Amino acid sequence: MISEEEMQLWHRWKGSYKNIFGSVVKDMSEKTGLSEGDFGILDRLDLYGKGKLRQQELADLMDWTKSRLSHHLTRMEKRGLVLREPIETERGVQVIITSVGKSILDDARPVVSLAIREHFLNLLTEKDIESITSLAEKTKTKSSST
Amino acid sequence: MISEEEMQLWHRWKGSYKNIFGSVVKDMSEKTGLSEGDFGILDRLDLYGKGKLRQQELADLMDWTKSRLSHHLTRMEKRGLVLREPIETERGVQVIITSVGKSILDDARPVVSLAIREHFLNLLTEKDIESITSLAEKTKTKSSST
DNA sequence: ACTTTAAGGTTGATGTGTCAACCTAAATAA
DNA sequence: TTATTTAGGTTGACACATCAACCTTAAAGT
Repeated sequence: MISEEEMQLWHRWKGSYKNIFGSVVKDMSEKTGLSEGDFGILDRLDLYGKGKLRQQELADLMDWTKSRLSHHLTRMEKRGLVLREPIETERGVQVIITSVGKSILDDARPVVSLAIREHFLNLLTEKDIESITSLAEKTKTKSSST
Repeated sequence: MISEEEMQLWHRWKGSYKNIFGSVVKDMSEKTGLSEGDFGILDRLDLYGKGKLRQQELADLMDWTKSRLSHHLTRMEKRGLVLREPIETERGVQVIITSVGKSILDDARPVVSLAIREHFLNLLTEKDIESITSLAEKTKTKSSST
């Protein structure tokens, strides 16, 4: 069904992703204590909602299920990165970044940028960039994250 | 540190991976009941050891820690896909594929091949292939899996 | 021989993901 | 009005991943 070379290509593609992505996440997590999910959430709260977003909106931006987000927020709340409070005017919950969360986010941004440059951007040629762009076009649904 | 376009590229790259890889894994898991790890383990037992491998060898082939493998094998053993027995001649444990495991693996192979072709190979141009190959070269350590 | 180191595995805790079941209140239908 | 549906969230169970601690036994040093 599939040749040796084709299977190799598949494995190489997966390998590259794991190496690159793993390096970026490792840098971030070691230097800031944030996981990919943590960063993605804090980033969106800051950028899209100047510090606060309704939970379901956040779930949409992250392309996460409400369940996944709920579990994750529970853990983040426990660490003091965000807090949740009910919305009075309508149903739903506001997710709010704490000052601690905001300050950690600010520290994390340059770390993440640097990691992406080092482990990803620096490896790419112009052709690679075109290839990535065209592939993304073909697989488009409406994804997201980090 | 990083421009908008660069960040976009990063997100697109991650998005493509998640879509493609997710589709392949979903097809496999829905049609065969195997996770990526399950398949990788059964595949290696079958190909590299004609049905049996020492646990540490398997861990090396998978590029997994012994802990990760130990936990995973415990679950697979519970499902009757593999079994473990101590090696008499030396220290260590033999991991052996069961007949059930072997038969599921045989059913899974074409499913996996088809999924890789549909969701991955069919999307690629010649340039994409070159790009993937060259990127893999640059990130090479000694990875693996599925 | 005796001590130390390292190989091969297991285990428990915790973080992360997914799925299905559930709850409450708002919106819609009757 | 009363019943039904649905939006918004939570929860519990379980699979998966990582980390650190631990155990046992073979190998190496002394």
